[in-house]
Amino acid sequence: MTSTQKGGPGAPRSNSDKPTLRTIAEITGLAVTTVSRALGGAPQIALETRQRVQRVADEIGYLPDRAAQRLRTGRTNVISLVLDPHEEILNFGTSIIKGLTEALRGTPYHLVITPHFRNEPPIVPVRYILRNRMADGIIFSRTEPFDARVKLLLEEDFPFVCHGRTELSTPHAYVDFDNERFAYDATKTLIAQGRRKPAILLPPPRFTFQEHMRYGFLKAVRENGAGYEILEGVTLDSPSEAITAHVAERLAEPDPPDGYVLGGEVSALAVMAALTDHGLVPGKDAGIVAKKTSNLFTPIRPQIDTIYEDLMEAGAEMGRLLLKRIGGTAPDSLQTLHRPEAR
Amino acid sequence: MTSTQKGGPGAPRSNSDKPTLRTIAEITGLAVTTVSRALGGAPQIALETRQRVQRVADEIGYLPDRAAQRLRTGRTNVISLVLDPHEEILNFGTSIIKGLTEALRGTPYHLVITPHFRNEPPIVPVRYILRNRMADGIIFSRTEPFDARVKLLLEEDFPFVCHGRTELSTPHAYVDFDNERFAYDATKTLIAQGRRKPAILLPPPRFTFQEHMRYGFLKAVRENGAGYEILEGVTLDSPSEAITAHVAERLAEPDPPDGYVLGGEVSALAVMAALTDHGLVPGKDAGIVAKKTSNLFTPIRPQIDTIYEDLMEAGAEMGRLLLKRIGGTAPDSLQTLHRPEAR
DNA sequence: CACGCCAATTGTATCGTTATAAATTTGATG
DNA sequence: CATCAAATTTATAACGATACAATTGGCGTG
Repeated sequence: MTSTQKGGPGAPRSNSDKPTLRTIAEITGLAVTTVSRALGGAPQIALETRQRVQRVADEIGYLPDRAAQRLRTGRTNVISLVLDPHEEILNFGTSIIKGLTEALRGTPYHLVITPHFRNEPPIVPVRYILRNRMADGIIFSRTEPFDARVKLLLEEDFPFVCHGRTELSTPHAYVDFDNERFAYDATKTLIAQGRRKPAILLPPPRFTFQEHMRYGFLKAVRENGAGYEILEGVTLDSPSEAITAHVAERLAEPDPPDGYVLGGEVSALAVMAALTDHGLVPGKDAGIVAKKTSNLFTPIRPQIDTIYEDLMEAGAEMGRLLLKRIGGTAPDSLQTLHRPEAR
Repeated sequence: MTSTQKGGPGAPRSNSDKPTLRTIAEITGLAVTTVSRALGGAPQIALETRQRVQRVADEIGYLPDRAAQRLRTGRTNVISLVLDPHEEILNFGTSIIKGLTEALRGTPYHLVITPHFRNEPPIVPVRYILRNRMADGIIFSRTEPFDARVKLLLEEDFPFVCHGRTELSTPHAYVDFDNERFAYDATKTLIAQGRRKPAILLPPPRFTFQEHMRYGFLKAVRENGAGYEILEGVTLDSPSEAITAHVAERLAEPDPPDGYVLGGEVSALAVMAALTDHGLVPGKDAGIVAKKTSNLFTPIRPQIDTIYEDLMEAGAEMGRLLLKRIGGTAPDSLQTLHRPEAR
């Protein structure tokens, strides 16, 4: 047998006593239209009526049917977070989701996770959302300098906020972390510790912030006439085994770096593992300054220098900006750049 | 000015050329009803008609309007994952989401994240979903022996799958990890290493798996006549600082444990930090067997013994079971217990 | 007191889909 | 060729909300 269902065969849904505008209309003796407008706060409805309707609505626990609203108005009351489930960024998704749900709290917006899969380009889920108006706004990350998603969304004039900037001339909403400053500060810290040859592990070159990181790093080493090295063959996206192996190899060669600027927790642990395996003590025999995006490092020994990026706040800010964008605010006033703070 | 909008003032949505059943009906010369039923694969529609309609639908890229379907049928095509955004479980959410999106891939179901907030009981979002039929099925975790959410959902005969079991007599769908076996195996491993006094850090007592863990642990120590200790005052949910501090305190007292069974990555790191700070080498001076739910441990030094719980697979399985449950399969055949595997 | 005007409320149609019942066509049979 | 059943298609109504046009009632003014 199938599971038991309530309601007769003719009833499309089991919850037959769910209050609707009609319910309120019958109770108050008003027309459905009036009730709708009263709840919408239309000024043409008498104040007293508005209050009475609102009171009844609260009493019977009325909540508008989202499907009906969406069908009629075309607004979905949905924010879509396009997330790569294969993304190895450890807690990026979790933090962003935390922040987003906080920003969406108290609004009618729901958060829908739209995945994109490894073998398809990141524009695919965006196209899907646009074509079928699955959301009122989109949030995504891993932005590229000439990001195809940004171009498409700008063309369609569809609200979105991305994590990271582009090099496109049309302004758009974004929330970004000042990775140039991060890399600069981190490198400076290493140099101040007396490190003579800092190295940096960069993100994959297709991302905008790769150039930011590189620039900040190079600026710092040049200002101080220090030696430097950019780790090649691996990126921040590489699995930690690959990073560990690569650094281990490098340590066996002559003149290895004595400091590392690392843009993520996993990569920092991976480099620390290589150092440890080679008999070196991180923070002593080689300096490490890592970007910290969670409390993961707290119990890590030896403790290392970190610079904090608040991803939860980034998610919350993206949510707030997106709501404003949906409300019609111009994109060029919806751009946030978070400064790194030492921790 | 507000953002530019396409479509005339009377058009409720900007995308005026979006294909609907009506579009297909006009192209094929059939009635809207016929098109609907043809696409639904109704056997009363001639096979040739069905194929022709399907072909046209594919050509013009028709996709049904979810809002309209939902309004008419009462089915939302939404699966709701109730997630505590304040949960300190590091990558629990991410892994479950990964698995869920994989299971939902190719189905009409979307994944909606419904948060619950720190100051409200976990049943609140479930009530909200039920009352407004916001989803066709619910997934949640952190199950308790007499879980109020489970009771409510069973009463309402609403499809759900939870992560963890209950002690309720009515059968319900669940996916769980055999934590008793985990604790037993982990403790056995410690004893086999020659540890004489294993300790365990348990989850908060309100969760079902606390008892499972305790039981497995006690069974192993009793079978071997070993000493034991259950860490008190902290739980797996405690912040890592608290765990580190607590273990550090204990290490300063006489006769501390020489082995630890730890149900999560963060707690394992926290204990390792306390050992390190006390001049002990984890894995040498004190044994550690931890539950591994990510690749986070790979670069951790010294390497420690782990037992793997595949949370992504758990998420995928929950997705599959929930789809079956929605399809009408009886709950008692939708129960999965994952065995730990050594890694 | 007829008129117009404003405020407040109401009726009607519609969004896109589907369940139900009704209508049409087709084919077989006496 | 009339008749009936089966196969196939169609018309209608509804899900719940809202935009728009239309209506009602009250009241001041000439």
